[in-house]
Amino acid sequence: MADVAARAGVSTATVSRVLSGSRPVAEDLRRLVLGAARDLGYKVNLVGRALRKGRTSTLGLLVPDLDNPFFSSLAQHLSRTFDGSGIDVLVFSADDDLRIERRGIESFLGRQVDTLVIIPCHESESSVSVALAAESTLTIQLDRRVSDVDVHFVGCDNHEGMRLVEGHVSACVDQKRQPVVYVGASTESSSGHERLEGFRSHFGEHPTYLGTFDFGWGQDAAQRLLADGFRSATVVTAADIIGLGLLGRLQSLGHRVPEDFRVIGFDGIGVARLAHPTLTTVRQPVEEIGRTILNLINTATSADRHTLVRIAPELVIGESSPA
Amino acid sequence: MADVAARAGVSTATVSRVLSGSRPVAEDLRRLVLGAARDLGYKVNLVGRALRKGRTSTLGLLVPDLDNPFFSSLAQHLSRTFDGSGIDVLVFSADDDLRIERRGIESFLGRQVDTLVIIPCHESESSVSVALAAESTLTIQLDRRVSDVDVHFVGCDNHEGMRLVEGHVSACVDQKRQPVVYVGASTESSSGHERLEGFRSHFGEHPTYLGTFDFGWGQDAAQRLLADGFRSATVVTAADIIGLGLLGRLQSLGHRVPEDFRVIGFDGIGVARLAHPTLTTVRQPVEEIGRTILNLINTATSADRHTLVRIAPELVIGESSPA
DNA sequence: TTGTAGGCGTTATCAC
DNA sequence: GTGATAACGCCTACAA
Repeated sequence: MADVAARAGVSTATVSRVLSGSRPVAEDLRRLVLGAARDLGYKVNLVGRALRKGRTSTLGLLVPDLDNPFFSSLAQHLSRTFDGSGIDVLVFSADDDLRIERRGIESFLGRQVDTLVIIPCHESESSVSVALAAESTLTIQLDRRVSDVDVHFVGCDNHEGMRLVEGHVSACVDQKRQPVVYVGASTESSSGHERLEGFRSHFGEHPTYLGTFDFGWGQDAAQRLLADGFRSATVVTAADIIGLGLLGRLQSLGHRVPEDFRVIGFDGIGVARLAHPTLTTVRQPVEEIGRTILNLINTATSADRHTLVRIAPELVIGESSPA
Repeated sequence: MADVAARAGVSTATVSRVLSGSRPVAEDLRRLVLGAARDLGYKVNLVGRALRKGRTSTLGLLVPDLDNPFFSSLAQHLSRTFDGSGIDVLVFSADDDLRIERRGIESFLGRQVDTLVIIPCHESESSVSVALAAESTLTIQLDRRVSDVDVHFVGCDNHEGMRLVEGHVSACVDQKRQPVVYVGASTESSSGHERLEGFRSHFGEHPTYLGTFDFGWGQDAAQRLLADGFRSATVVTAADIIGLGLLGRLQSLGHRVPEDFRVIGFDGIGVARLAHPTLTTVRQPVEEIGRTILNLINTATSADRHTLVRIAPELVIGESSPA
């Protein structure tokens, strides 16, 4: 900066004012500074700025796994939402590992991000890390909530999602012929938890299979259903990725979807439209989630950390469980 | 840091040495410092450290689009590779927009990342930005190369990939009954470019359809093929995501895969195994790509920026074009 | 082994 | 409107 100032024949203060636009500068000096900066290939050092200002205009997004299409699409939409806001979105993947999740949080905090958005790996084990983050910066939980900690949360109304599924099923399915079964994920994350409870509260008692949030579990679950004697059913799943695994395995084994088995997903990831047949699913409104977070940042104070926003999902009818 | 020093009754220099491990400190003082830091909830400020050291122990990864499963899996694998290396991987999405790509580069440079890994949006238009980056920090192009700029590159050997496809086709396909057709992407990116050339050099003259690297283009291409009178073919595509769109549309319209149409993809994304039938594809070895970049960082000097690493892909046989 | 002190690049405050 | 200067938090000569 000193070089630019020297070349333009002004003080570093003026250079700073021109480049950061913090105060008005006479037009002729402005041009001089800009010219000198260009000639010297000068680029502002954001580290110096951050140290001085104590802020970084950065949002850190910590996701459990970028290979999970729902999380990566959330990351993509959040980035898009913040484009033009003057805030950069930086993404860090925890690789589904509590240790790395912790490291990611410390890294973001150390870098002085203004906002930390976390999709926690684990409903209870991530609590300490989330609480730690909330102590030093504006922290928002996304999609999943840890238990026993009072930190902002933005996510889908899973209970409502299951109500939509129930409405669809009771309107379109002959439950005598295709009885309802739930294939979910164990309750390590709040979304797994809440979707199971939502299912139970709307559907009552039905067979329930619990595994993990991934494709392989969907495949396994298909085998379990068949082993348990099912030759037709309406399978409500806790996530598209599970539903897709299930769908593929059922078809490989010669069963027809939706004629024999209906499959219903949750999340509305892009690949749900990509399956054959396309997946009927409960779509989370990722755009609105992004907007809500942007809003929260502009209004939230560190005093109130208990904002809890539930966004209503919508049912998307596909071929795997038609109307 | 001064507070910690005061509480431990030592100088800030000692605190620094303990917390950064840069120099040995007597065990008793060490404990004292650590205790004081814990009591005060002190966390090292990485911004201050970065300003002083001029390095940040950070790798910035700039991807065109996190919604593209190949890019997000690359991001995931790179993160995993760097776990334990002492380097944090931070991801920024350019949303397929040259303007945002440029902003991402300036942001990473301003933050003084030690390494910048870029998957450029565009083969020619991204050149200026990539060159800019390479001027101020170690820059590595990933998967796609811009033209006319001499910057490190790590990516797949697309020519070899097409050779593998040709080997499979000539061994397993009756080309009289299922003639070869290419469905690719226009040459805005080097991978689109190179795969098309690879196809031509191994297969010779065949009908060629060019669009974009997405699912929708695959669907459109299916319609084009049918409109052009094809009722059976071996469709070689430039990317899994195109192949999957094509596969789905063909099936929706009542055509059988692989009996009528064979479909072959490229990339080896996770969802290729998720399709029904599963996709035969050329898998890029993402783990090895990650390791290569880690290696490059440890060996490369800013003097030689022309390293060019091509990693051999492997053919994965799926049901869409069986052996 | 430990302490002192200067400076990394920037901006805000205070004078002019 | 502009210039001089202190301070943000840290690390590392250098001195002890």
